[in-house]
Amino acid sequence: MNKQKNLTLADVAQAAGVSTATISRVINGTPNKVSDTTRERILKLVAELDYQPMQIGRALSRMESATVALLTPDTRNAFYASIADGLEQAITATGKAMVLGHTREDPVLQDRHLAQMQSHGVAGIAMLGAVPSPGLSKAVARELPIVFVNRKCPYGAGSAFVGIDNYRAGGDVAGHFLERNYDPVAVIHGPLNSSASLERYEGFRDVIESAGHSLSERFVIHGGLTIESGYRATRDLLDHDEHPRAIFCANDAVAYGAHHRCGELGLASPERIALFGFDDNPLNKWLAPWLSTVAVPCTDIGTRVAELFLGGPVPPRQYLLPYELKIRRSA
Amino acid sequence: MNKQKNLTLADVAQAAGVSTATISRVINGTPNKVSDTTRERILKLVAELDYQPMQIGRALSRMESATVALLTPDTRNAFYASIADGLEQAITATGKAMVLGHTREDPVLQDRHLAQMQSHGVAGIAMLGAVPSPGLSKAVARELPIVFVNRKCPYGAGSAFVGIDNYRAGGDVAGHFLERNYDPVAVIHGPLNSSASLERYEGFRDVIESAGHSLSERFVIHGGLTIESGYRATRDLLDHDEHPRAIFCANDAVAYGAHHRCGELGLASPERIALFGFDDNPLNKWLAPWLSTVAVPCTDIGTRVAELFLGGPVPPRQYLLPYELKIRRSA
DNA sequence: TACCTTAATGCAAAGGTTTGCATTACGTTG
DNA sequence: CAACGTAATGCAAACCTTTGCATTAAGGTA
Repeated sequence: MNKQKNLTLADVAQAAGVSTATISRVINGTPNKVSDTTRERILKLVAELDYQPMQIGRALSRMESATVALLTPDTRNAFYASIADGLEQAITATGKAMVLGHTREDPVLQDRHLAQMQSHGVAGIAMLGAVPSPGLSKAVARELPIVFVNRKCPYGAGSAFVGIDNYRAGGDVAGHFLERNYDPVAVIHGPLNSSASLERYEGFRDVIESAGHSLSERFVIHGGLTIESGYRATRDLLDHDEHPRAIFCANDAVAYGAHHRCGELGLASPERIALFGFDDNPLNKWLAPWLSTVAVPCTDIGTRVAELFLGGPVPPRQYLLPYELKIRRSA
Repeated sequence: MNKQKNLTLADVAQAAGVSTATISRVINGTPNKVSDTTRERILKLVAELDYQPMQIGRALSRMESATVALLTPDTRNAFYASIADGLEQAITATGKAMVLGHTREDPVLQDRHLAQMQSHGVAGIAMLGAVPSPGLSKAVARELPIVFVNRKCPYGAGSAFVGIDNYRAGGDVAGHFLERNYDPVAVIHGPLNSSASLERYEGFRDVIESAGHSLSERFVIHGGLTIESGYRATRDLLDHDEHPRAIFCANDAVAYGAHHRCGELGLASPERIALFGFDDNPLNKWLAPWLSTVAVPCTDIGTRVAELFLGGPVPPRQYLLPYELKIRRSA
């Protein structure tokens, strides 16, 4: 990367008059292997010379680079960006670096990234919003250190997961709707191959129905997770005489689109149609104060994921973190 | 990273009955070094075995890993996220991976990241929103392949830069204000050690003043780049009898904060106070249709930066990309 | 046929760090 | 004093790929 060669272990060893092995052991803090006097002397020298071990050599030796990969649909979505932010912070704190790849929800691209991350020898892969793909299936079978974030692994429950209890959260939103006597209610759910979307919907539906209400088929709309698709879904939903009194949206972005359409129809929410989103975009407070939503603890999720990569093999557990219903205005 | 060792060059060589050198040359497409028949045979074998060269070994050999670093204040800011997105796309297209580090505008953290990226042997470093720091100064002096994005290098003009002509853009906003006869006008500018903020302000001021208007000191407010600081700045700005008819904000986030404060005072923009932002957050269309702004070509910026890292040494040029004034509503 | 040229391939070193094993030095015990 | 144990250090191989140089083979020319 630069002309003037970097300082190497051998240089330091020569300067200290010891072997590279000793320097290496000091750098890595290998216990019971080097005398206190030598250790101190070398540490001082290392500081003086400002020596930094080259991760490149270290990686080859350990067959693992000091990096963790985050694969995510994209980070222009504020929710994904927040999780990326939390994860980056946690990873940096451990002295590792974060490699970021955007899958754009495309199985082919996801597989390309997966293969590349493996050849880069990353210490772990965080799959945020994974889509089913052959490469992912293979990676899971090989028991690579993968942690699924927000969306569970599409290939069996044997993989680690960090996120929230989407089923319960969906139910909680339904409970809130019932409490306020919103009736009828509608739901715009996301892609059902995403566990997050599916479970939210199921939880919502089950609570609504177990309360004796029914969720009319016309009020269950399938959509994507973008503003545009939220707009389109709402256009379809409201293209009838009977309107729902409240809509549970797949995420905040969808709710923005829904709000826009409601505005066009003069059904200004929340007075006419209450909207409930998911994720809690930090901009909501300022730009969408009319939107209630489910706040997901993004930073905590990042921290937890980073922890999992630290301590040896990743346990195939599911870590469900607490979420919070944010009720804004009169939603 | 995984128990079952990955396929290695030697394995493929053995399977093909040739030396590792030949395989390497085929993989890398070294011209005039291997016969067409062998090349084809090996390519087929490689495909069959699904061999992927281990980047880890490759990096040591080349003393450079197939990665490019992006250092940015953070990616929860939609503008930074957009540039990161564009850069990631361009880098991925070249077969490299992107390493992401958040500096949080903190010189210490920035230096830590810079040192780490160097030891990781990244092929290039994109500094998005750089802050002055000792390590950065050193890195620039060592002529590492650094490209400054959006904010110019704080240490002389000898470094590559990709962004827009902020001075001219600021002037254009002023021109727009003059055209609409907004008077008086105010500006909430960002940190002046950021070339982006400074030049925008200077361009704005110069056009206003050269038109014979004056920019009263009370209408020039210094602030940060967050919503909160935009809110605070606007609170100060409007804490007088005389109000500006329009405010040029450091970026869209600041404008959101300003809008919020205007709303609290019943000075709903743009009828009473017109707001102009910068960056063009993609959410604006849906959530802030009252906000005019300067659209920065984020994707193009990312592409250009990636190009620079591809072709050998980075030329110390400044690449100014076209921007666009987005006039929304009656701003 | 002997020599030369060119094309194709192989050999082996290099790149920086880690680590199992060997070695040294020193102090202790019998 | 010899035998031994322990703590500290060094040696060298290993990790995987790339590449300069050497080697071989093949084809052509005198």
